[in-house]
Amino acid sequence: MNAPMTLTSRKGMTRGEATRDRILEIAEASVLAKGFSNTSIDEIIAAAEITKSGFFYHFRDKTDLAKALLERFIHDDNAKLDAIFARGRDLSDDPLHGFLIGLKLFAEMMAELETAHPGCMVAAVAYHDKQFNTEVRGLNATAVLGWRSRFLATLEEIAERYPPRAGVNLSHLADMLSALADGGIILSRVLDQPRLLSEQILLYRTFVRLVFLGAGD
Amino acid sequence: MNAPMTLTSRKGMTRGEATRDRILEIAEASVLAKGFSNTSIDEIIAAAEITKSGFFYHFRDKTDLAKALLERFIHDDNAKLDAIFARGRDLSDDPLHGFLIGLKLFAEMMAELETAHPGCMVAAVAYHDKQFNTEVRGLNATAVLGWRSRFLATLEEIAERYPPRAGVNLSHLADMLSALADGGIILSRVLDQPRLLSEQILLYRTFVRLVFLGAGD
DNA sequence: TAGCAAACTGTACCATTGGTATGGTAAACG
DNA sequence: CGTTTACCATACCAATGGTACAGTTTGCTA
Repeated sequence: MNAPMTLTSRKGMTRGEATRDRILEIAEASVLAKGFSNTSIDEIIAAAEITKSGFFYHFRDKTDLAKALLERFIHDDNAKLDAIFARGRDLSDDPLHGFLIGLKLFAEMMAELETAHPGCMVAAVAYHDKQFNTEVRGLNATAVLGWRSRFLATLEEIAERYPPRAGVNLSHLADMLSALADGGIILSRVLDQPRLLSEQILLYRTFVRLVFLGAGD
Repeated sequence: MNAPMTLTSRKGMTRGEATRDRILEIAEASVLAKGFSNTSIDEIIAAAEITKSGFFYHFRDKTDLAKALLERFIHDDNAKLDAIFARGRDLSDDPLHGFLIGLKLFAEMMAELETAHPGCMVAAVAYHDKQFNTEVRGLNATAVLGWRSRFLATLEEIAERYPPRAGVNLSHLADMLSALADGGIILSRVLDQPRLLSEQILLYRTFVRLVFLGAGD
């Protein structure tokens, strides 16, 4: 028999960290499914089996929760993108083809999350805006700028070997993937067509090929 | 002296229509600035100088207001797009070049709306979702499908004259403009970079050129 | 093992917000 | 002139975000 194992999840989480994590887990699912303002604190604490006081012990207010959700999402998102595009690079010595492979993996990942893919926290929060303090807006901007610099670095590396078509601004091309992902998620949701997002990623991939190789599919 | 002119706006609007219109005008501005759930009915009726009873005379509930806002937005949006792409067609006999001109006009229009462009009602509503009844979701979908069919028709006409690169699905290419517009608006807002949206439209334009002409800018 | 901080519970309370009910009234219109 | 339209006034209700504060349990540490 082990020493009394409390409900703290594995890996040296304190009780407090475990509870906080549970709250975030529950909140994230609800926010992505129903939107932030449509997710009530009462609902969260019921699911987490804690009291209101317990909730406000961990988060100053609902905005503080939003901030934590964003931080969490951005972290996970970056980890996923790192993994996907690192794998792409592993599979080819060439930066362009590595990127193209990464895009394909990305599209496949999006396609697999058939029903109600996790959506995008940033998009869920962007139209909430004025209600959030500058801190949260800053976080939001940081995430997007992270995507931009990530993809821009890759594109610049590619451009060294494959001169891009004149008139194509690499920074804009980097932003395009972010814009397409966010926009694609919205269209997917509104039309209830889960595949739409990955189709758009693949179309972006075609564009990248045309820009650097001058060849389509 | 005219006969006693009430506050009904010009053009044969009845008193009721004028009030309803005033409510929608005020609500739209607030929703686009602060989000839907962050716009309170109390706030609207204060600005419109009516009572709560007056508001609920015109709208069953807040969802009914959302529906009216969407209908209004979709109508105006379609009118704008009609005007822009019709003008593009006027300026060239060729469908491709007409479309390219239209895209440039579109980008210019987006760039002119410097600070806080009107955003996109559809995006503002998409993450609210579950709270809205099927009617509103249907409207939302109708709007997006409207864009798709609009652009798809144009692209198909172009494809008759200019065979597109293999592997480029025209329906997806049509959706791409919608996705880029919605996603571009989000990025614009989050980064506070109003020009980002029009840059993305122009990049889409470059893509279209590459697909049908095989030539960049 | 005592003690102290962290992590809560329990209870009570408050303001805002969306919404309902109900009765009355001024204006437009046929 | 009476009916319909377009409201106003008042009162009330439930859900929700949030505050206040006192008490209790848990777990580490000296």
